[in-house]
Amino acid sequence: MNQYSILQSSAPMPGPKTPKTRKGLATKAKLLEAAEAEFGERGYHDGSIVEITRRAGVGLGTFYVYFESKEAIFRALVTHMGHETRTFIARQVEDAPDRLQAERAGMRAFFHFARAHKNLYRIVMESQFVAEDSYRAYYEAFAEGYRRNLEIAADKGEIRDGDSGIRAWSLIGLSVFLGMRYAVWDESTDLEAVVDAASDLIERGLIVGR
Amino acid sequence: MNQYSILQSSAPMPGPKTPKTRKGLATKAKLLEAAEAEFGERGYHDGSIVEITRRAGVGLGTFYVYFESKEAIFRALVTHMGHETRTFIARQVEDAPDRLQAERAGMRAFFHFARAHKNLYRIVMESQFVAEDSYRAYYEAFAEGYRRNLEIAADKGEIRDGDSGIRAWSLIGLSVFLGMRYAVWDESTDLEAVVDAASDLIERGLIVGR
DNA sequence: TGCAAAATTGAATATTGATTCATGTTTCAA
DNA sequence: TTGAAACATGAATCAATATTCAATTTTGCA
Repeated sequence: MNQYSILQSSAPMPGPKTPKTRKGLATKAKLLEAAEAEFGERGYHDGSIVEITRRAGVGLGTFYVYFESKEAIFRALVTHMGHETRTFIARQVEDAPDRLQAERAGMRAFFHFARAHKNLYRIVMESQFVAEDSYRAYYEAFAEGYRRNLEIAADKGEIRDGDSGIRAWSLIGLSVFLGMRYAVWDESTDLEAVVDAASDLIERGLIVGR
Repeated sequence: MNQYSILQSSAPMPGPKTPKTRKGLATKAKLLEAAEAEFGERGYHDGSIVEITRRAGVGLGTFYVYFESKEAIFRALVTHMGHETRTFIARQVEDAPDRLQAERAGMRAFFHFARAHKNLYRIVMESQFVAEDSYRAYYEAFAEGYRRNLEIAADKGEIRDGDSGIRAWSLIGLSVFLGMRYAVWDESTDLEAVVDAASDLIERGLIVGR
């Protein structure tokens, strides 16, 4: 029962082969796990199927029992990460008392998730060039949820009015870049300090105001 | 006398061959221009040298007279774009009366540049996976300049105090994502509206304050 | 003008790795 | 227990293309 519960999904996935037996399930999960490591470390183009199967401890041919192609498994990984990330962040945010607290919690969660899952993080980034539609879907799902939350908060009067769509993309970009710079590139940065500084910026802005 | 004046650079570039004649200069420039189109349209891995030379109207072998490898010309493009972008933005920003105006002008300039140079924009993004050091250098140069400007503005009291490094990366990420979403993906968005909404956010923040 | 350096060329080389497939093994519902 | 469906396998195929190189042409200085 590992993280790759995508497998259970009853929807008749486009992928040609959904495992029917216990063993099949296990093998597919091993392949996904191996692919995550391989693509995360070597990137999509340098990553090889043979190496994925070697890591998974199965024969080369087995790969094509579960995935149509190299690109197919890569897409599966991106979709998977989308769910994982959103779920994780939502969980960390759920009992924040208001939107500003939620922003902090969400940003903190994202940074920690990114640092703990550098491979998945890289895979999502790279999907922009391997499977652009997956990439867009990933961020559009993110942005839409974010937008809705901002909208609600504005209605409640917890934050100022403003274009929620643009704000959502702004805040996503901000977190992605801070995550890349301080959570992924720089292993040792104190993430709490980054959260504080960034929160200060998005809460109060640059203006010297009162 | 086109944009590729990198060529003139007197520094004895690592690249093995610096053209010595008028014709050589022209050929190298044609190759860079062709590579920009090819990589921009097909991406690094699907882009091919043969196709670059075809676009440039030269023989295949000619490529290796001017560039060590496929990766070398790609790197040259990234470096080139770094200069172009920073120069362009600096020019648009230079006579802003204060930092907040400069932020607006810089963001506007970036969006328009991105929309007008989608190929270069894509190449920079992709460099993260092809030549990560070029990618980092690109953004670090950006961030450092930005940081310095914020620092100066804070000293002058034009903006509130705060961590300028983190702010710089935040604002870059914000612009990069807005640029991707509204300038590159969506051809028809009114960029001025995006600048206004985003500026409102970074100037005044989310807080309902007075 | 003459010639050494610079530039041009594309066929041949060399490597790499995704995908196929025919055959053998394992699982599990009846 | 059993046999049809699922799984597993890796050698062979097939395609793609980056890079080299030896021969030829052009450029520009003395």
